[in-house]
Amino acid sequence: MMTRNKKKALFMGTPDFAVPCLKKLCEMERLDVIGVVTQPDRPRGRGKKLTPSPVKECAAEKNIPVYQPEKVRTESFIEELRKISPDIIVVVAFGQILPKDILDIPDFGCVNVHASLLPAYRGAAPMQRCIMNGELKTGVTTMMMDVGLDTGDILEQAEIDITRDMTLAELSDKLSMMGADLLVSTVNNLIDGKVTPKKQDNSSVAENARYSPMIDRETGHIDFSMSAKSIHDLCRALDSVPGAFASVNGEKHKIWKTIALEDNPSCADKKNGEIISVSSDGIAVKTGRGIIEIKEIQAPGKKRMSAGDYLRGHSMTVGDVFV
RNA sequence: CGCGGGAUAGAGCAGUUGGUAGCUCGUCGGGCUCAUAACCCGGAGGUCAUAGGUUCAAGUCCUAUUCCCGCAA
Repeated sequence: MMTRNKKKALFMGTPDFAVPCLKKLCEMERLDVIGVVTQPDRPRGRGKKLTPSPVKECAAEKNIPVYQPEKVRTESFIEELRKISPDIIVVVAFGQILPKDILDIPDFGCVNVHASLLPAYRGAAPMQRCIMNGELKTGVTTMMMDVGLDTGDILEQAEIDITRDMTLAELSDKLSMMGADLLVSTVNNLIDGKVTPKKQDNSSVAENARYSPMIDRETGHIDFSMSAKSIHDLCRALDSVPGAFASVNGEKHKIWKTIALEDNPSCADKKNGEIISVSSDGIAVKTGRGIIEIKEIQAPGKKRMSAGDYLRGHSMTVGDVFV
């Protein structure tokens, strides 16, 4: 039988980022994706409607059984996994830590796709933190999972340049595609015994680049004492969720697209966050170092729009201050 | 039924206690200029989201529906 040679794969993942990986796995002749584990449907969005994860929707289209345990680390769920007895488990942005009891189940182990060049940027928000820190290069890593947080042995990696104006959405799209391709390669090589796991070398990256903590709302609050470059990096790192923001005239505005400009000596007496010029080209704001020109902005309840469009209907004048 | 804002000209907005629908920009035509994204004059462009209702009269008040967005998760 054909199925005799097929390996049973179990996929664990949740957001959009993980979907290309799932799709690619399903296309692999030598694999049989026997199940998908994803986070339970959560009330989300406007109206708090119960919404399935993107991975669940994808699995449903392909008629793959879906498991949605509130916690994977319960005896009953682990027992269920043992019954399924996958040959390999693939984990991509799943959102729950796997205990050793699960890691030990498949013969080929648990493979994880992580959106950074490990050991740099372990943790929850590698892509956002990379952009925020102004990194020029990142990539995806496949690794054998262990009980640590993204500390497992590295299998394969692929690199990508982060261009100066690249946004999170763009980077995420690219990396999720790259990650899917890399995953296919890794799984093939793993089954064929052609890849050797390598220990992570912690000394190869600076200590402050090794961990990428979660992003919360307040992370996006722009501090205008930072440099224009840092603010620019923050804005593109949080595009399109949750967005970088600052308040002006008592209203919280999201700042989407910016350009960092050189310092202008003539505004040395201005405050950080003060608007120093307004034109259809953009809204220029003084920062701790340099000028940040806002090209795209969004008022509460409104859509994001260019500075020119915004100014046609909103008053904003030199001297107003962003906080 | 989580809270809230919104839908008016191509774009962004205003529209007072219901009484002929406005502003800025764009667009088109003309003028000025060495020239212009500048300036001047003129024009076109709206079934005011949809469906009902109240009224002599509804962008405006009432009800329902659709869509967009912010917060919160």
